[in-house]
Amino acid sequence: MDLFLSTFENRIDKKGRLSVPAPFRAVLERRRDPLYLFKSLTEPCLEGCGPERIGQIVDAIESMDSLSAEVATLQTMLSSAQEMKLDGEGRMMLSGDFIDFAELDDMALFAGIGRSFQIWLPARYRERETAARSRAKTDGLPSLRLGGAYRPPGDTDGRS
Amino acid sequence: MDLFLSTFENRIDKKGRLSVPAPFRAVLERRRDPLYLFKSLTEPCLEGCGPERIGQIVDAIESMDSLSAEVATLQTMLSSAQEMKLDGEGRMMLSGDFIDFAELDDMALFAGIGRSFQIWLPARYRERETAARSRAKTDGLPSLRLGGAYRPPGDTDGRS
DNA sequence: TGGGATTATTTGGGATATCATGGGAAATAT
DNA sequence: ATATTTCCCATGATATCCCAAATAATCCCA
Repeated sequence: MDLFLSTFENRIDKKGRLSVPAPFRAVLERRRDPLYLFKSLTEPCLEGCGPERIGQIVDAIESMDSLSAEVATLQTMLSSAQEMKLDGEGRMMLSGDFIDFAELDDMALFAGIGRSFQIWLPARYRERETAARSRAKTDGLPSLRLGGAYRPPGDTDGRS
Repeated sequence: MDLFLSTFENRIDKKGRLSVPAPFRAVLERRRDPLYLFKSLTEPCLEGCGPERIGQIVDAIESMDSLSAEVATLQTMLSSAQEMKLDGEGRMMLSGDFIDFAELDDMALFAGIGRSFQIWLPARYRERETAARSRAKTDGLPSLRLGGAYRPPGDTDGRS
């Protein structure tokens, strides 16, 4: 299973082009997947993923009550989604809408988070990162308490 | 899996013509499908789709009790539907009925939602989008547990 | 282990193609 | 005959393609 990991910072040139980091392109190319970007529902950043995630949203909408608020939310995700075509050098063109939404100027930070990645204004991402780290120090590590995470048998990690 | 995604804002010229966004035309042309428009049952917008969706509605009606209220509702959709012919440049002419229904004036916003798209008065669409985004922030994202493991991008759940 | 050489990747810019839009003229309908 | 629709071509804006330069990462041998 190959994942989007690590962070990369690339320049947005004056034509609005932005290189997708080569390791991220490699993940997509291995699967022959096109890249989709959409506006995050909860944060001022863009989300990148492959088609399977888009397909899940489409399927979910069709199985839900079309009058529900949840469907409207999912439709908002799809309506902001674009299939990004990359040029020969692996760059995509960011629409003005995307740039405005994430408040990007001349640099973009890619943050790999597993099955998807995010694109942030670098300064904003770092703010968020330090905030998350200090929260972790004072509040502990909430993520490790969530269910489903694999731990080797017998690894109680000091917690009950 | 080609889908209607993203949003486009096009002008309705003084002859009443409106360009269908090239990516949407491409989806239909790949399938050699004509375009159908009909009035939304639930919102002040127009719905656009290919013939298979119209066929689904017809099939649904035939499988239901022909005296039920639902059937009457679905028949309303069909009776408002028009097959749109496009000119050489990919434009369609909206009937006065359609323009009145969606309260359009000189701009139309196309919002792709997967297997269909909608046409809105831009200002009205944005209101609705804003509402959906603030709902997502307060209420959280819809939890899609369809076919298992979907998690919204960004929700790493503490796992990498 | 160091450092120059080689390759991969990102960035830049000019040429070309695509697309939305506008308007005139021909065709069709009322 | 008059209004409306359809067809055709023009234009400007913008995206795409293609090639080249600059930067960064990797390799290889001393």
